[in-house]
Amino acid sequence: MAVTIADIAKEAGVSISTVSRVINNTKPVSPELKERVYRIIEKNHFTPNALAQGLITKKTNIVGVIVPDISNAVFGALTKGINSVCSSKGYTIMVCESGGELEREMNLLNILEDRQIDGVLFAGVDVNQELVNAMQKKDYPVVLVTQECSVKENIIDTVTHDNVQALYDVVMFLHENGHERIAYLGGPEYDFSSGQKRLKGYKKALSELKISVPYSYIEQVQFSFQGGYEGMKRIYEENSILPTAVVTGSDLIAIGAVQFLNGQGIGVPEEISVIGFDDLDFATYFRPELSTVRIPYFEEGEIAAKELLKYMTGSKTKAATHYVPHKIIRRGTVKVLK
Amino acid sequence: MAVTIADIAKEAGVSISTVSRVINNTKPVSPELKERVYRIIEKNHFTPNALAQGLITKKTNIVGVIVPDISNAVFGALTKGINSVCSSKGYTIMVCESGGELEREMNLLNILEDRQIDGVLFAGVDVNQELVNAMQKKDYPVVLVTQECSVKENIIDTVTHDNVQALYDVVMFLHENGHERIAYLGGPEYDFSSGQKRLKGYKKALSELKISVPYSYIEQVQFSFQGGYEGMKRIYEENSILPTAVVTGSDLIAIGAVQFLNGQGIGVPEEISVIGFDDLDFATYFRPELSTVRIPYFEEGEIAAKELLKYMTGSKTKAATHYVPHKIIRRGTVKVLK
DNA sequence: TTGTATGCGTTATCAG
DNA sequence: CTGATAACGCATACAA
Repeated sequence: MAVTIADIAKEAGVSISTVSRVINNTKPVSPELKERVYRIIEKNHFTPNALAQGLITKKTNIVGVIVPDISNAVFGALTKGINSVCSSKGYTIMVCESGGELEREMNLLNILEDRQIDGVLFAGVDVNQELVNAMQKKDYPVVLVTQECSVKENIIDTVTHDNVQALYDVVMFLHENGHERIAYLGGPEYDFSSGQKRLKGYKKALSELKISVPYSYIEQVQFSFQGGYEGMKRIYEENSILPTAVVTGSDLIAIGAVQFLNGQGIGVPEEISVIGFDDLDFATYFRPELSTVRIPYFEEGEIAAKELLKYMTGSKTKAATHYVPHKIIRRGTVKVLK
Repeated sequence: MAVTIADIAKEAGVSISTVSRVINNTKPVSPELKERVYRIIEKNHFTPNALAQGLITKKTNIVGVIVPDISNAVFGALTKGINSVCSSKGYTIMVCESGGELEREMNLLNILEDRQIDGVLFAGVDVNQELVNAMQKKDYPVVLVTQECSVKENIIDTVTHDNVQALYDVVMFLHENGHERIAYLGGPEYDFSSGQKRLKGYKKALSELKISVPYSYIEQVQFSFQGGYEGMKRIYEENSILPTAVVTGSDLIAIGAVQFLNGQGIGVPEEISVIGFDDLDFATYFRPELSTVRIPYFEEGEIAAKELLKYMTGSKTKAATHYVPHKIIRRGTVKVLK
């Protein structure tokens, strides 16, 4: 029963085209008519039906956002950044949760297509060939956030952080602080960017430093407190010579590890140093405060959204990978050795 | 250039009405035709344009979600719960961030109306008369989550937790544990449910217990670590006789308070007990583990979404306020006195 | 500068 | 059971 453009036209005694023109001021309309139409519009609180507009303009001003977990702090910050730029440009976001499952990701890609959204920001876990194929078939642009494509570079535009370099830097940082026996407690193997790539950075650094560690110094667990706790437990139980430092794949993993160590009466950082990843808020609430590498997720979301907008407006066409800078934050859980 | 229902009809040699019928199986279609149409649909990967469908059916299968802060853990859990039931029922959520500002809330309500969404879940800060009026004018149903209407009860359907009772219970809990000098360090006055109501519960309990406290035992701050830290500082500085326990408006406030106290060399819970609110994940990561009152936000979101769906399907019409149960969780920051 | 007519992709009404 | 055809609410090419 909402008022339509036709109602306005009739009441103002003009044609619907004229009303349409004053709404979008797409073509010149005489001041008097414009004035009259505006008044009627105000009076009736008329606003155009976005569905009808979208049907004809092929533009909905909606961008889809696909994340593995809505309630995860990392994706919360990311989504906030995305929404920040989207809403300021007149776009509304449609947030979807994939659980990190390929099937649901594919399904969401289709649902968003049916809804005629203008573009999607995709935070996946492993952007494989199947996903890439699907994305390329869609008639909306997609930019990957947080996660790179695992099959080929620069096929799909990407905004993320350099996971390899970040872990490389962390290991170097620890080494500069006198650590030699450095263990790795990171995310799962199936997670391409946050699992595999970080591990790669760790290995790369050790190799350059000509440090070799036993297999039992490397644990790949879930990105959770529990994962960190249990992974640290395994490292503890399987090594007679413990590491002096542990690099982790997330702050959650890190505090899980610290908690396990403390439970064994092992002091952090007195006996073992631990360093996180992400720099979530609670990293500073924790005691001792967690040393970590900060990833600016909010900014990453902003940049990715801006990038997507460029594609949507057609001002950009060729894909590239954009890295936002990370930064090592020294706080209380890393000790200077020697 | 997407394939339309007309393309399918032509290729299958039937009318578009028939195609529409097999898609929605709204009317009987002969098995052979149905089969033929299905094949063509599969072959062309046809899926109906949701915009066109919505334009005529007046149903978009989209529900709007308005929250003050997307990256806040409380709203993260809430949104996850909402999405959980929405997505399982074929709805997609459109998440909007209001910053808790009235003007943006009003604006979002309008934007969502233009988009013809089917209903909205609203998490506000103060649902006042202006907001209520606006909501009632909309042609979609809205249910309040997390926050009650501040002007009149049962005007708008609400799913929340009993903030008055929760704080009442917390004070009683502390009293049963021997505490008499109980301070309040809660959220801001302008926040109706989480600020005012919680304070009300605190006062109600003290009054029943016939305990009177100085004004300086009551601090209303932002729902943040910083707010808690500074509020605790004021309580500390303005009282020569310190409280033995502090009830707070959120876990974040609570740990901010603990952090301040620790900085002053005051042990928690040895000298002062502190109890949080919400029960976020990090409450158990913190040391000592934070005692708190658990609010099941995820479930709250689920229930609110289900409630909204009832309205959308017309199976419910009259508003009510639904409370999800809270629960006091004893952990490390509350000491048994006497 | 203004109005008319057509179409966007579906569903729904009404005949057959 | 099937098929024209009229909406849905708006934008736009084409006329005037």
